Amino acid sequence: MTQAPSARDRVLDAFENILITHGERSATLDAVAAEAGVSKGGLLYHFGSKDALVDGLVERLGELVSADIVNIRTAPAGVVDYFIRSSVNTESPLDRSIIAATRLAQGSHPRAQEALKSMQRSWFDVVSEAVGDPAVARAIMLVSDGLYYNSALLPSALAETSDRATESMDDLVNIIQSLVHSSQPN
Amino acid sequence: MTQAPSARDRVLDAFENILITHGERSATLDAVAAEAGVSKGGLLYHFGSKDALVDGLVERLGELVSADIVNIRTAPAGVVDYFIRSSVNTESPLDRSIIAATRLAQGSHPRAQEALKSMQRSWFDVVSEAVGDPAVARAIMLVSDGLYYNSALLPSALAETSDRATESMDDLVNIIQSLVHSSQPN
DNA sequence: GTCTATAGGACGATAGAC
DNA sequence: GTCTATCGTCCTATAGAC
Repeated sequence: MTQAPSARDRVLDAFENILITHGERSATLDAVAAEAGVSKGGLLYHFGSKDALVDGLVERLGELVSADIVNIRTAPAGVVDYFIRSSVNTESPLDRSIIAATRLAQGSHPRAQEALKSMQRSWFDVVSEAVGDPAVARAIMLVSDGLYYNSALLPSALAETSDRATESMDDLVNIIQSLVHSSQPN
Repeated sequence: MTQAPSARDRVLDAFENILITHGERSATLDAVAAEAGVSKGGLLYHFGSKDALVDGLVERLGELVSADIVNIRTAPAGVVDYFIRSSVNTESPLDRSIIAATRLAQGSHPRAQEALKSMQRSWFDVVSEAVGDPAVARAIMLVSDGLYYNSALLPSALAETSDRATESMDDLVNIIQSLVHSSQPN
């Protein structure tokens, strides 16, 4: 299952890597090819243009999101708990795809923007169904977006030691659970 | 007071404009000069390099944030109400500066990243003092970041008609106020 | 399937006229 | 204080060898 990745996958990984660590401006074909360990010509055999490279990344994001939706629905600790805790960047393949897509969405890449919006819609539907109240679901979505913004887009914005981080994550989940329970007093 | 803006200011406005609407990649010296209505040479008289242009934008952001902190502290409706409601992009000069700086922070512009972090710290201090509980203050910060993320970085992510928007903003403020009050039962 | 070489344009920055 | 002209570099993409 976990084979040595194909050249195509290595190129996509390299593209994500550079987008995440150095931003869209640095993600040139030269830089991606070098990071993937192929020549520029080799890269362009797999992805015929830079646009095709963006499409490849967006497509991969879609697949990872579909799998994630299943994980959220079936999480033992419950939808809200899992969803909030998974909203910080853990360098998982999904996190990496999301952050890379966000970098592209900051430029004018409509496909990346739409993929992220569609991801948000999927998440909102699951959370909304789980908590009942759409307004509370929206507040939860915003906290999740805030967590992503801080851990992924503004690295080390609210940096904490790792035990402080789990502690404050527990606090946050408790605060949100109190919100959910007060909105469904039955 | 509101004079015709100097060429320097027009260049900075143009730089912000392009960053916001088309992203970092499109914000070239040529494009900024054209948008500001000057030649590239004229632009480079005011800002000797592209780095100096970034510095100019970061500096302007700092000034606008300082003024905003005063507004938050003295808001008649209270710190939390004002802070949350001002977390959506209204195209104000401050909003525009923040969004432009965020675009730059996605690349590797340490100065833009630091300016945004320092802005967050200032906000957190004010909110934390107002609500008493740091954990609740953090949750409020995250909602605010989420609102910015949606209205500024993923335009029209949760698009709504304008009366639906004020209505759901009222809902959101109520939800957050209930959080604040349940944490200070005195 | 991957390489080298190169075309053709865009980029940041400098020089010098006005 | 603002312009035009230009240099050297970097970028995307193509052509053709292996």
